Amino acid sequence: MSDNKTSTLANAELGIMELLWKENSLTARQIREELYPDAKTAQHGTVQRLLQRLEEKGFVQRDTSQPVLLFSARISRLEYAGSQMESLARKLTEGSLAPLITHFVEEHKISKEEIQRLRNLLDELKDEKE
Amino acid sequence: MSDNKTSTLANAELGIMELLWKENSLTARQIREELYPDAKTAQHGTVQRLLQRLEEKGFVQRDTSQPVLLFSARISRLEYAGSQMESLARKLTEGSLAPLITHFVEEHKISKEEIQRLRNLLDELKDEKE
DNA sequence: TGACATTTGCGACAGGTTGTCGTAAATTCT
DNA sequence: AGAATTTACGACAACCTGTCGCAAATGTCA
Repeated sequence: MSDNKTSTLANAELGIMELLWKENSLTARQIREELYPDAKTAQHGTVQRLLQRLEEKGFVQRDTSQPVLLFSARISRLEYAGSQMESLARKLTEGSLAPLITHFVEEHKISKEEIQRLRNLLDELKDEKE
Repeated sequence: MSDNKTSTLANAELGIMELLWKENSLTARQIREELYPDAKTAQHGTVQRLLQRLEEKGFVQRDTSQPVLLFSARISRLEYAGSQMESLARKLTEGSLAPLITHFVEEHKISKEEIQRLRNLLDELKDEKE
């Protein structure tokens, strides 16, 4: 049983993860400057707290080898997106994605281009698995 | 601008929606008996409250033409699943589904059968749109 | 080395949501 | 009418989130 418990990221948390996904690794200060440019006073603590909780939840890890801690994402954006989608599918469509995609297509939420992209992708996979 | 605000269903709420999705329409009592078979005492209020909030959020509607209110889902399971997935895609992959699906496939979370199903689906759509 | 600055860790809180009850008022049934 | 059922809703406890503030640890440098 692996750590199946990928919980959900709240807004501020996601904001931090977005940065981490973009920059690979950052110090708390860099994150603060990015997220709260109008650098009032506090906010340092806010970021610190957020980072701490993110670490507890397993989304972030710290590199203590540097004088100042370096934070980085422990799970990629896609892994996260995938896990969220998986839990969605499991909860609502018995784990199958097809119904979801069908619905999307029927609602014209997927463009022609995207459909083409998906077909190509699926074609590749078919070959690959044979 | 339609009512784009499909929020998220919490556990107990989802439980009720599941019933409504299955049974089409139910009275509060039927729901209570289904959800809390060990019919202690209260719980009536619980279901009532849940139903009320579900209605406020637009997930449920009531038919007042009967002596006892009949509740039914206002949004289908697929519509809900779709809207959740859409918000997920919008938030994490700039609205595109392909990355999500790619990831799933690469992680072998999608079976051969499912891939075949998706390909068929996409093939149909391609023709349809031409 | 001693003083100052930065960084870290964490307790506390306000605001929001969720599931639960209880109860009063309305309605229905007999 | 009287009893039972149903509806509406206030109140709570538990939990999550984002925010501060502050004390302790650590780093910097004159």
